[in-house]
Amino acid sequence: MNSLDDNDGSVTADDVAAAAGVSRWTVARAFKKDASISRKSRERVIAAAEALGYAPDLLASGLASDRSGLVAIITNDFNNPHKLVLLERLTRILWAKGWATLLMHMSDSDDASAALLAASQRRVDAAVLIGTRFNDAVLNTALGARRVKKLVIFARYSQNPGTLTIACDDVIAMRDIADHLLEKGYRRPVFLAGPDTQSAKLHRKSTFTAYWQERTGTPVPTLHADAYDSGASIARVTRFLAGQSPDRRPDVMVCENDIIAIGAIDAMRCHLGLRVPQDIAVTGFDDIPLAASPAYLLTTYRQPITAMTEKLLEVLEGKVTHDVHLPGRLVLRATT
Amino acid sequence: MNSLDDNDGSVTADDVAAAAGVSRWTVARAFKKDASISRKSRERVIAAAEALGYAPDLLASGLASDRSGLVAIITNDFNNPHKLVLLERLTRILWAKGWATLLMHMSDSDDASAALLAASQRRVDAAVLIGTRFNDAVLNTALGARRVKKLVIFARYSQNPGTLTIACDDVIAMRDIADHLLEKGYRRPVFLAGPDTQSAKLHRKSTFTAYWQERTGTPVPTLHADAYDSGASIARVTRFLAGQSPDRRPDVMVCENDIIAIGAIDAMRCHLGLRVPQDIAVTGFDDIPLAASPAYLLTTYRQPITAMTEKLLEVLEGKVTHDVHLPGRLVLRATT
DNA sequence: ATTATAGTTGCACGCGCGTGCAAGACGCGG
DNA sequence: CCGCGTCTTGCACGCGCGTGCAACTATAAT
Repeated sequence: MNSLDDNDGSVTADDVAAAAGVSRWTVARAFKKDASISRKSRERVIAAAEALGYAPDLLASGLASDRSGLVAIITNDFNNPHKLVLLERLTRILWAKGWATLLMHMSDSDDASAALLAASQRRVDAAVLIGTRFNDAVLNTALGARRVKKLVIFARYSQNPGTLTIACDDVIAMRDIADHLLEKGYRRPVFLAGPDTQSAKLHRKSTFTAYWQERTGTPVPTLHADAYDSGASIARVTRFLAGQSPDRRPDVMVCENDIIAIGAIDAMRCHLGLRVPQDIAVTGFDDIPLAASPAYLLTTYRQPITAMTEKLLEVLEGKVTHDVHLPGRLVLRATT
Repeated sequence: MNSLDDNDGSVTADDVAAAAGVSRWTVARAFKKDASISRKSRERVIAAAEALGYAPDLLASGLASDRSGLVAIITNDFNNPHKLVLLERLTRILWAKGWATLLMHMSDSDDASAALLAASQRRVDAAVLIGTRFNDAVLNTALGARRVKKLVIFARYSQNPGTLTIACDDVIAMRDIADHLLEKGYRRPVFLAGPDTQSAKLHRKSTFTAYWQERTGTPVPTLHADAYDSGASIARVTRFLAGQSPDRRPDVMVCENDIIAIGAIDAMRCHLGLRVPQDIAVTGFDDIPLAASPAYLLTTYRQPITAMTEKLLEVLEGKVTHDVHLPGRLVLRATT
């Protein structure tokens, strides 16, 4: 094995420069999009780089330029399949634009600070929070000591100053759902939400109940599951409906998201012997893959994840510096 | 705001050194576990670091030491909820030991090379492949040009040389499943696997069919879904069972993983009017959360993900350099 | 041919920290 | 008091690349 072959990944710009007969900086320019470099040298550099198998070291590049090209994705909710959809979209679209994603788990017990600190130690250009249960108050203290350049709350509401929100427009969404239910003739909804213990605003709940009251003059009872997973939802719904006489029963259960809606349906069918939608209708939110399965055919609301991710790109590039709320789409299936 | 307050994340070891009245290298030693440093200086440094809000820059550290502390997790399968379980476990356990995880999407069309190249540009210490559908042949060429220090195939079989496999022991697993089915009196199984188009070895399928033939003397018919998702599974199972007379019907469908098993159940119940397990039993693999829901109660096989992840840690630390196969556990529920 | 202009190239310095070595400080027995 | 071993500390150099500026070359206009 001669010395030209054993490029064990340690081919630097200097090597390419030597091979192409130019300086190291010309090599860098050849890889930069609109740098001032002649076509001839660029071609020569590219050819040499290809021959040597050179690829810029993004770690060194990040250190020198103070732009790591890294985005931390922080979540505390791995129970919801919707997170998988978010992760897929985020990593794929960000990667296509040259961003790498650092996936971080933020445990419930300790606050977001630990995750944000770890992210800052990697010099991330931005941190994206896609958890559902982080506490706004705690987040504030984390922000106080923050070193992360940009902090984006993704697919969730937050009025936190110093934070950017990119989310589906819950107001439009919940109105669409309410309008649909009213049109279908439903009159006694119950809203099933996630945990009530955090300071996190339960935006969908308040929006729906306010709008329903505005249109019908009647208030909407609400339930809270202990967690954002189907098990907690099953338990709560079973407890709520068990022994309730059919005439006092709600005619539709509006759920804060799909995984909770799925749990509600499971409770109704498997534990209470109720039919969906004949006995009770159900709506969800997110449009996770399971919602489309023939076993559920859940009427739900699809968030515009791709559009949201593209907005995130603009935030990363500094083109957008304000909150973004995008409309989604009501997906009608068989549970209403 | 005085100059002590505006430490906008740019507190370096030099600042701490000045504040503590020592040299920068003593600061570094204070943060290193068993470095030769006196208790007194360490305490002084730690105090100064805390006061200034100092945290080592892992990017610079990685550049200097050639150990980035980064692990790339590469997958091409975001349709299977099991991936979410894997991601949760991997990120959480690796992070607890100081490793950060880079999540990368490896599209089906282009090979693994692009992802591995991107990973190497970030100087990852290892790349972990948790996809289900990557092509072994293509992987070989990617390995040829590789710069990634370690490549681990996680939760999947691969005989690729130069690669380390950490997986559940499929041989034990499929035998356990077969033994269980035989004991329950099932005699006409069908094996439902994922796509057959790649060169990837369908290890569970061959192991099950071989063992079943060995024990009963009868071969096992096999089916292949077009993809590892429930939609493809539903389509394949519906096509297979439609119009089949009850006496020629298999009495149990053994599935390569849970998401395919769920699809099979959906097809049987929703499209064919069959009952599970009365008309056909079903087994899965992975024990995804959905398998435990009352709507399915799927008998399945749980991979020892935590133990596998801990083995991965040992691989990262260089303690383990050979393939690892760990036994899982059969989880009996209501579909058999 | 001369000068202005744009286009192109090279370079010193720095990003923050690790490594290996050499120098200094300290304690102990002789 | 000296000499020795051990513990502790400081430092030169490098990791690979970006930035801003200065120098240089080619092209066009005078």
